Amino acid sequence: MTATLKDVAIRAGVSTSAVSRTFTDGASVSDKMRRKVEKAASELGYSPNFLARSLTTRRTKLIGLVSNNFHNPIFLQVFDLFTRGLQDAGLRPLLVNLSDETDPENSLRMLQQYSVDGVIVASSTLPPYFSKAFRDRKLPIVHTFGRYASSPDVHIVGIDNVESGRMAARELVGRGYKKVAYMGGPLSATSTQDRFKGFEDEMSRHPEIERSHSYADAYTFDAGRTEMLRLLKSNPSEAYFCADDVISIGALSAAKDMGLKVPEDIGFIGLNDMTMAGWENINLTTIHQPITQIISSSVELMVAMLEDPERYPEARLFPCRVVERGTLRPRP
Amino acid sequence: MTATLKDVAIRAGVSTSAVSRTFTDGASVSDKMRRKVEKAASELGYSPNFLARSLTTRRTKLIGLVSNNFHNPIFLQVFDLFTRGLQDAGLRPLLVNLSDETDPENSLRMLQQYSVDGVIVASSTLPPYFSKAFRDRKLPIVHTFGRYASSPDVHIVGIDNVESGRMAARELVGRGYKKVAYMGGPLSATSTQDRFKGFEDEMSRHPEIERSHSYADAYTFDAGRTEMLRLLKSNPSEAYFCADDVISIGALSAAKDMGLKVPEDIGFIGLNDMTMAGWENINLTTIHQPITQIISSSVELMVAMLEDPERYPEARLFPCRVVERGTLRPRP
DNA sequence: GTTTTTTTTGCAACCGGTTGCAAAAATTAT
DNA sequence: ATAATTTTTGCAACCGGTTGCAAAAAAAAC
Repeated sequence: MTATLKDVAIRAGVSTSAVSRTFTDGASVSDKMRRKVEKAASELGYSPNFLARSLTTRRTKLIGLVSNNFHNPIFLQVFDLFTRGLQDAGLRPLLVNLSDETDPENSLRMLQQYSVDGVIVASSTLPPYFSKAFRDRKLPIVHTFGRYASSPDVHIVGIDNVESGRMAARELVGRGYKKVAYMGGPLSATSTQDRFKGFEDEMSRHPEIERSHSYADAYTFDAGRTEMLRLLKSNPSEAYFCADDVISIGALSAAKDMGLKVPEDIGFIGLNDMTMAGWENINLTTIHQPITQIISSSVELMVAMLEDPERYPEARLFPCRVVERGTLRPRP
Repeated sequence: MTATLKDVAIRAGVSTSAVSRTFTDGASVSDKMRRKVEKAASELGYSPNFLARSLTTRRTKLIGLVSNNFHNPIFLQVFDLFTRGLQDAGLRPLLVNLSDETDPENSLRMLQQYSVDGVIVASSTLPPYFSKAFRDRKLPIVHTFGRYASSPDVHIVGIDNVESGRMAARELVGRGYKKVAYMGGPLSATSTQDRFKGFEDEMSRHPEIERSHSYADAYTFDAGRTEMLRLLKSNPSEAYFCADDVISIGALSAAKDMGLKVPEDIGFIGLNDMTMAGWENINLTTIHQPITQIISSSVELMVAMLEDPERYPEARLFPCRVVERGTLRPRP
């Protein structure tokens, strides 16, 4: 079907090694030989088979890109940035959609069967043991949006979720709210846990402010909306820190539907600063997560890991900042 | 490092063929042999290397998933459905982000180097020659969201874009608008061209209705918003058919910002029915594209192509329907 | 023009599997 | 028990490449 190394060798009247060498950089080939081979190769439309090559080189340039956040719009940006970043580094993303799976075994086996050079886990919900399973099998791994630990098992790139919770709390305090709440995503998500921790931590320094918390079922619009509708029936707070923009937007829509004015009657602050948060008909005040930097840093780290698989695990945390839009009342 | 076929063979005290056969279904192995091999394999944690296998079987189960729509939120659903659908069929998506590239050569070469079994092009903007290039190289191909042609070169799965344009036109006519317009995406996008064609076609039957058209730079919120702001400066129409929801939402936000009431002062109908169109704070009337069916049908078709690569190209078009929300005034 | 050194080339083994073919073993028929 | 048939197994070649090593060729030194 497609031309092989041998075909080219025969056509050029040289050995297969010679052909192989002209397509391997850093190999010793004379100019004359190179020209001869390249001529034959282009006549036959030959290009080397990466998979066959990988058998001896033990490098496929395939990177497993594992995620379970296919419902959060922020991940469209994430996939865009990752695919471009990996491509630019000469790597190929093999996409794995975890859906609701939280056991790494299946993905792990599958990715090993495809001999991926490394794995990027892009998820703010999966626990550390998930990515650790990959490291235990000696696969270079980066956990993007992973949970920060002072001595991480694997490379973590993302934000300090606890700190982001504190930041949200400070913001609400600074605006003079007297009754605030945290609305998380699913309780099992590490980001939901950590953001809550920071929020509580900071809030506990202001005992005069009443606080409460609850959780939406998922990081989705509908879950945020449903939870907010529930809360509005009883005794709602003045302002909510929602653990994610998409939840915020759901909550926001619920509040507006119930006839509440934002930010006069009720306030919201989200986290992520996804594209839609800036859409004028949403206009959500939120904490910006620098995902461009997070992802390019993740790719860089992966490239470095491929060079040195023994590289010591590090955590790379990027600072967040509040993006003021229209869902929180002005500072007094 | 990881156990190989040979390791298992030695441990089980049998030939490598025997081991290979126990991991190939349909191969002849006695129960006794199978048990012996499976024991050794599980002790060593062996699982076969797909890439080595592919060298002889000529099947990698890798499918190239090529797209250039990484900015349209609808594609998050598309990726979710595709990755799950392919996984369920035992296939693996190798993601290619085209960015602005419209020449198939690079992707083609790369995908051939990885010996993908087939390619799915998921794009409503790429012209037929793009997917044809793959077919010319004998790669099984499905163009999802591709342009319909009565005798297609490759399998097309999607909607009849021309008809969807007519549908939008009928909807606006039915609501008694007297001055309407089409707002496309980039003029180079086949979907923008076809939807316009249908819109014009239907509208030309109502000469009493004034019509015009223009184009947003891209299928993005900002492009839709910018174009709408421009239109509002001169002499806007009563209602707009926007070629895509994300453009509609941008246009909608521009209209609201300029103090126009929707649907009283100005109407919008989009196309896609992406998740956010249903968000209560957007509430866009739009034409629903049945993407779940489109994608599962695309995957089915790909599976069928892998069985029979000579399969005659067909077009699978799914009907759309109008989803009434709040951006078009009621029928008189 | 020889000898020494450096560069280029081909041979052959290997990467981790699969598979056609024939021999060996197990079944079935006689 | 023997012959005929069917099933199971191993040998060896192959898939499409790479690479260590030694021989051949070219370049440099004498």
